[in-house]
Amino acid sequence: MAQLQKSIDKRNALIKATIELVNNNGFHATPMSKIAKMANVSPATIYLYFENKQDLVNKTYIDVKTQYTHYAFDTYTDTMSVEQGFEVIWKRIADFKLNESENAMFLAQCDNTPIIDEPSLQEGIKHLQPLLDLWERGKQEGLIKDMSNYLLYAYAINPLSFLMMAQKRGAFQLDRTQIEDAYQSAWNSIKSK
Amino acid sequence: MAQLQKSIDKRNALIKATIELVNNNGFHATPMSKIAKMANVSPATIYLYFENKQDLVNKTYIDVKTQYTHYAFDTYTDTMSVEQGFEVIWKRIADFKLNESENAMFLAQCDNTPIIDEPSLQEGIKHLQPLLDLWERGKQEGLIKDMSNYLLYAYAINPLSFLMMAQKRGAFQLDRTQIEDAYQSAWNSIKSK
DNA sequence: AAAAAAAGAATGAACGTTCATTTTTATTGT
DNA sequence: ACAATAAAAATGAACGTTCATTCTTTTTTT
Repeated sequence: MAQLQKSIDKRNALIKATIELVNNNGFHATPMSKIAKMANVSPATIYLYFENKQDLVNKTYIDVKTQYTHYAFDTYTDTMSVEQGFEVIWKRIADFKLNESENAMFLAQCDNTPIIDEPSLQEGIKHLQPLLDLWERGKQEGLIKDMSNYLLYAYAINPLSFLMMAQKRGAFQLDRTQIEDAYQSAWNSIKSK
Repeated sequence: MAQLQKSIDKRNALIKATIELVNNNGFHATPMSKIAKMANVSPATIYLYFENKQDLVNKTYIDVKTQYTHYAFDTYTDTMSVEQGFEVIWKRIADFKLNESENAMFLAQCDNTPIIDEPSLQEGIKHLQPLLDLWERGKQEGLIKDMSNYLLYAYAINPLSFLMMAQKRGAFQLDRTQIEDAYQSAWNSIKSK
């Protein structure tokens, strides 16, 4: 028990270090030695927890993606109305992107570069299913535009990634009013007239 | 003249090779030797055209960003109405992202990772000025919502990046109808009611 | 023939990974 | 409860490879 606990701590430390270093330097410029140093571990120890560097970053990706979707769907239940469900999920996603921006930035980098291998990407996509289900229900009820889920996502959810990025760069600051504006924009772009 | 011409061809070949290899493998997994091979050039020759690897990727970024904005603003003049101007620009951007997807993907990767250094990123941002000017005009005329340009961009332009990515992955296909839908979404999210 | 451009081989540094060893933890016999 | 011993976890140094960059030589251009 104590021994297992210790192992999990070390694994978490390695994943945390990976996120921080990859965010700041990119995958190509983060040597295993630096990850080890930041996690207070010997380089060789990494290989007790992960097969190799690729495996480490794949597992980190899935870990963070899981956190993300748990966070997003935490307050949602499928007994909610479509409109309420969407609002709840959207605002949780906004929260995550703005409060857990280290994690969110890591995901953005993974989703826009070839550092994660295809199977791990697929694995990550599965976790968004509840949102897609909600949209299907909304379409059946005639509340949500009958268009591809990709278009819905592009217009309702993806803008948050851009805003997070801009905020991270210090380009501007998202306050409560702007979040509310953005939410209205999101809902307007998916609801049927 | 012939000599200069030859040099420009070689430079272009190097930039083209960089785009293709970085798209497929990421910056960290594209050695200079492979770039040289794909451009039919010796590794040493790269250093006649660029200071080092970082300089090569910075210059490539600025090159592609310049192409992008020239393409976007090609049919736009500031004598157009705000609405028409926006439509023209938006549709050119959509065209670029869908037809020149190699270039667009390279930009997406650069904008979501730390591979490009800050001065070069700043340099790239400048080129979007005409769109920001158009929005300012639209706000003064009361046609466009009075909100941060970042929010306008997030909801009107950025979704195209996501759609391009999805299309590139083969996840779905953007046809004329969907482009038109997307454009309406974009305009609705920025026009004042 | 001089200068510029290009090439290929060479170099040194950095990296991912492994190996031999030590340290820590768990198990057993008394 | 405690040594003795086995197993597991962790380490630092070392290895082989790869890579960006440079050096020397050859080719092309002026």
